[in-house]
Amino acid sequence: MSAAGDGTVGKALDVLDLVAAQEKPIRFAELQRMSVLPKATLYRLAQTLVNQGMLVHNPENGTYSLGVRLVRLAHAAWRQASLAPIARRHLDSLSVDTGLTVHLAQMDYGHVLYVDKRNALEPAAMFTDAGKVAPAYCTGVGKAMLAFLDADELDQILGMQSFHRFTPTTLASEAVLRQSLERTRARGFATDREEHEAGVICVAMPILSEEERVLGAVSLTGSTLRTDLKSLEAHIPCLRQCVEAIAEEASHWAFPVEGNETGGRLG
Amino acid sequence: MSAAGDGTVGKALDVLDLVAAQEKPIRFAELQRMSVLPKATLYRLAQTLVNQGMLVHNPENGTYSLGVRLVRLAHAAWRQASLAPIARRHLDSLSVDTGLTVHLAQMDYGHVLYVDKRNALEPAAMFTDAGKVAPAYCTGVGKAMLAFLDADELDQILGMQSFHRFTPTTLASEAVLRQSLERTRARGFATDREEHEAGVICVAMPILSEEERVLGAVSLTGSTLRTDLKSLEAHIPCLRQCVEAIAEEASHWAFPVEGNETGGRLG
DNA sequence: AACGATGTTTCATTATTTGGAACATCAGAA
DNA sequence: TTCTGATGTTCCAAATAATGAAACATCGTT
Repeated sequence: MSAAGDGTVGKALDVLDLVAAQEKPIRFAELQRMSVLPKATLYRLAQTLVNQGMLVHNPENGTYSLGVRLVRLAHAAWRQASLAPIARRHLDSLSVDTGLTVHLAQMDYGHVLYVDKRNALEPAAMFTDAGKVAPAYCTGVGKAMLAFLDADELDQILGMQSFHRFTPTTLASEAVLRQSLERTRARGFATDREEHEAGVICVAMPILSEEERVLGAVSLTGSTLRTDLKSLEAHIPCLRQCVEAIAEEASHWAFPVEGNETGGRLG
Repeated sequence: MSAAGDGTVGKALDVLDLVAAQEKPIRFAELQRMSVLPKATLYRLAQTLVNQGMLVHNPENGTYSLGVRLVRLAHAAWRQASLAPIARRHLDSLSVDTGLTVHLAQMDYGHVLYVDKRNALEPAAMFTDAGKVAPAYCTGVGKAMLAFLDADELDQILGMQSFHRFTPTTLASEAVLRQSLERTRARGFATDREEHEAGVICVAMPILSEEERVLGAVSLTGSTLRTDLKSLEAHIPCLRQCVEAIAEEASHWAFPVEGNETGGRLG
């Protein structure tokens, strides 16, 4: 996943990723099987990470899991490195006005990273979706962002896509996707016709800075059981208002110090 | 905060913490002023962290902020290292039944770490509270957990407390706090009488494993404008039911592999 | 043009990381 | 019990990677 490891720090973070990829706490022996690092090295790295609170070691059964220090760091990351704090109130009203589920996403090295969510029906838990990643090529928010990237940025990111066919309607090749992106750019919004998950459809619009840089995207999601694309598209004006409001606020936001104009910083 | 840095990795994570502590993206020069590391070392570490996606560098104004990779990692941490996924549905119903704001917290090196929340009134955003830390000695969840720790664990954690007086009712000394903890243990629940924030009161109960180990705590919070402690205490039976349900599920949870009995792993 | 402040690179020195291998610990089988 | 295989922990000389003072570059200001 991450590029060739720079030095010790890179290796340590690779170990962290390995543990993170696991469903359950993991034994040292298992870790060793998955890692290319020699036993002693891996052992010392894990020890260091435990010392630092990034990993937790359960002595009773000798397993490693991610440490709570990460949750703390992530809170800070979410606060200062995502659009979520800015978008907060706008997502609230969009969710209330439409009665639909709302997602806020940003681009993260070729993948879609969900940074916030409003669930109109059930009371929403907190981390359940923020932090999740999804492919860019088959999600509404992903396609909304792709459609408005520079040509070279797009090329780079398309090269990273797997084009796995999740459902019969998945756009499973670069050519087909590029066609779809053109339509998306022309219309100003993207759709997801059960392309990632059967029964789930959505419409999505990008959040664009004043200089037309892609900052993120917002989507309205529905189930095919309760709604259809036509009905979702009826909410496009609401959605447009929302993304424009976020963009506006993001432009004013950009750090007052030094009087610069930069809006979003994302991968 | 974190102990004497082990090696390069420790230093790198210290840099990460420095950036995380900042309200806004930070310049290199500022970073250097706050760090004891020599310029070149600090520079290279920051570079490495950027390479690794842990930091983001905005070239337009030369600022560093936390990277989105952290949000991804935190999602995994939340999933596998916190009680939140287990407690999810129980917090939902507690919130619905009582109509109150619900917090789920765990202990994190002497501090209270909030890992989930239900806000009965407004639609709840996601990271806004999960990941936040608060002192243990003046919060409901903190006192609920402290009251049920082993003597030596308690001693260790009390040594870390600042006993800063946030409000007139803050228990601002170890002696007074210890008295309060005894009452808490006797009653089985803790209260917060505006001890951390004026106008905010709560009742809280610990989540205890079968072996009586403290796994976390759940609280019901209210405003003095709308309610009082007596009314909150009326919900104690609901709260008790909730923490017992979580404890029960946590005990069944503990990793099926290897047939061990361990429940919670926390700092 | 000269200045001060911030950001970036260099390179010989030094300290840290490295990893093969020995050692330790434990559970189950004979 | 003793043996055996698997897992976890420690050692230490060799190799590598981190170090940091200082030089250099870049920019905005006077």
